[in-house]
Amino acid sequence: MAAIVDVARLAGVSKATASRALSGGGHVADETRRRVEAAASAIGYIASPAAASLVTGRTMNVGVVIPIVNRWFFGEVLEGIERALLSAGYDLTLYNVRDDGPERDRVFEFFLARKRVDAVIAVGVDLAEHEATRLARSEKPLVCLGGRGAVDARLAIDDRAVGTLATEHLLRLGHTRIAHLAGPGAAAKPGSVQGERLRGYLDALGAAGLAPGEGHVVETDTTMPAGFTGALQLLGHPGPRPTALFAASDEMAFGAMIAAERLGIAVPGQLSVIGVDGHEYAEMFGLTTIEQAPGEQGRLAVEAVLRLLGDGEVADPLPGSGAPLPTRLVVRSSTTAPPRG
Amino acid sequence: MAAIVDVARLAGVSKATASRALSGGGHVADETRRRVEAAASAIGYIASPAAASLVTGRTMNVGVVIPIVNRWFFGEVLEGIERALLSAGYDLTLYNVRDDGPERDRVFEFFLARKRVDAVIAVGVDLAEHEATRLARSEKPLVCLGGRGAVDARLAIDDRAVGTLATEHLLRLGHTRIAHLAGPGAAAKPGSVQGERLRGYLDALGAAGLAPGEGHVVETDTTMPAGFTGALQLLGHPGPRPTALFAASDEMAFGAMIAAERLGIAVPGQLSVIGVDGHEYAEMFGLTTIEQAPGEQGRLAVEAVLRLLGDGEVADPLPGSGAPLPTRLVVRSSTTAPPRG
DNA sequence: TCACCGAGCGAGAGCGCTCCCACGCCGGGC
DNA sequence: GCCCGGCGTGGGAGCGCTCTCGCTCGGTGA
Repeated sequence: MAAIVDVARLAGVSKATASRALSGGGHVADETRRRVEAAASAIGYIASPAAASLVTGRTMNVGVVIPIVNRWFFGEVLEGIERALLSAGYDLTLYNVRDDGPERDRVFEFFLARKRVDAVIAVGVDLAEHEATRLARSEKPLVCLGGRGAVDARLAIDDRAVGTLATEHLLRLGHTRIAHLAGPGAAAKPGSVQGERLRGYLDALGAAGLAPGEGHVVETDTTMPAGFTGALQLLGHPGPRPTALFAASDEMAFGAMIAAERLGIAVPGQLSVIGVDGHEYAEMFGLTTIEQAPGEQGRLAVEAVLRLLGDGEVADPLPGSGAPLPTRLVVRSSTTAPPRG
Repeated sequence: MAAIVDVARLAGVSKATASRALSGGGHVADETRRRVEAAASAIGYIASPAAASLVTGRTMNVGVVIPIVNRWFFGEVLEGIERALLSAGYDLTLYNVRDDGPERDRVFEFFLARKRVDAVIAVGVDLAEHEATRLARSEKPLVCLGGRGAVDARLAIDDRAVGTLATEHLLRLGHTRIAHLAGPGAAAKPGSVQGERLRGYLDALGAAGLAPGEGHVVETDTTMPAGFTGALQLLGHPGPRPTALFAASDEMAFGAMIAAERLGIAVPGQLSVIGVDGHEYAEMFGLTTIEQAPGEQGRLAVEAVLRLLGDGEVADPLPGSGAPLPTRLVVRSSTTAPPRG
């Protein structure tokens, strides 16, 4: 295996100069640089990142902790992060941390604590006290996208505002019987993403002098089948049927639309449906939704990390102190005024 | 930062013994090992993987090249790989390689060539000649899951058999007008996944003395919206309408089922639909499908990699030489006999 | 004319670890 | 009683790189 000393010898310079020429730092004459580069490619020289990071203390590697890959939102975030890291010359090490358990502890205790990554991006993870502490002790920048727990920088949309915005859209159309397909933990975890969306929904209803009808708030997973089942339950509930439905995710909304179709309830004629996410399939379903841009969010998280690592050119105000991430209402054909009578 | 020499000093042993005690190799007295471990945790010692890999030459890191994360099949494979690698003590470095372009070259030339990973798993990637060469030259084990290009080990289902199996299921039910929603490149790339599925479909039809009707093979993306649009086109085609549809992926099949419902074509009454994948939403849709197990496939890929790295306990016959990965027909409510007349 | 500066380069230390080798010690076989 | 082997341990080399320090040398301002 060719080492940098071989390159140096071939180019007729010292190790130090070869290193400077190849890694770009320091003052090297153009002609020398060219000679070194030629020598390197001639003998197929490949730098050893291990040796470099041993001395620099930087791994050029960012760890990404994510609870699940296979959900549209998370996949999109992950792709956004990957793209941004790659173009900054960083590698992405993936830690797919599921629910609590020994495996989760293992990631935090063993993998992340090791000096394998320069920084950590946690996506939609509710960090436990000891997990945050553990990460803080390693003195690595930690950027969170959603989720909870005290950290250096947190990027998040305003989930309560999302709930309010969605509900207000339905109220403005004239609906008064508005149901909510809530995400998991909405009732139990008040500060969480799902809790805030529920809260925003209740706020908006309250401000209009309304309250959810009986059985009109159903809590379930944010998946399509869960939305399907949840909607069947919700729409099949005895008593006055809701004329509008706010689903906590687009996938749930898709499931609900299919459930409505199965029950012979026309969307939007008899039931308006609104979701959250801006899923790539929303257009096909004609779904009105509160759009967020997960890929872009991933990119912003990387930007924040790079800034904390001192890689950024500009020294902007610290991220996380800024405004919540943008969302916007996209109206399609799944929402309209309630049926008369 | 505490180094191993500090641990050694505190435990009253040499660096060498401390290293042996902590990394498990060699002969260390139980009592000594305990003392070293106690010392390590007392001063919060964290090993430096960079230093270790500098001397061992192993990074305990596997690169995963994947064209897209946000498609159910790929996400599932990725999660399977991650789980298996994690439990073997390996890290996963993600390279989300999209279509050709400078970025793709960059991954192969710059990232994968560097000595950052011990092995590479390529998922659903058609490796170009020079890419395969480049990887081979680095002398790292390379395991492919699907895709094309010459490599050490390839794991794949038999896609032609999948096409045949699906089509035969429909033939057995009595269908004769069977359409196919093919994946991208099915016609243009004969050896590819989509090409083989198309081929299997044509084989089965041919064996039954049939041929696809005009406009009954539509090629499009493997997504739900693409399946939706493709099915609208297919079912709206003038001339005799197909009574059955073989979609190259479950997501396409979902889109097709929704399209059929929109057109007022009953599934399975007037149109039987079969997909491929065993998508987690298939049950909700009642979709008959050729199931494969992407998560399990990911695990198998990791197993193959570990074997090639010499980590495996058993020296089984080389992977890739074995049979194709298993698939099985799961019949649900989306397929039935064709309507009479 | 001379001090000074900075660009260009070389020598060499040292990052933190593993592993090879050597050494002492103890138990068992001859 | 002696040798031998293997266990437990220590010493120290060296993995491949970057970075600091110091040198030289040409240009520049006083």
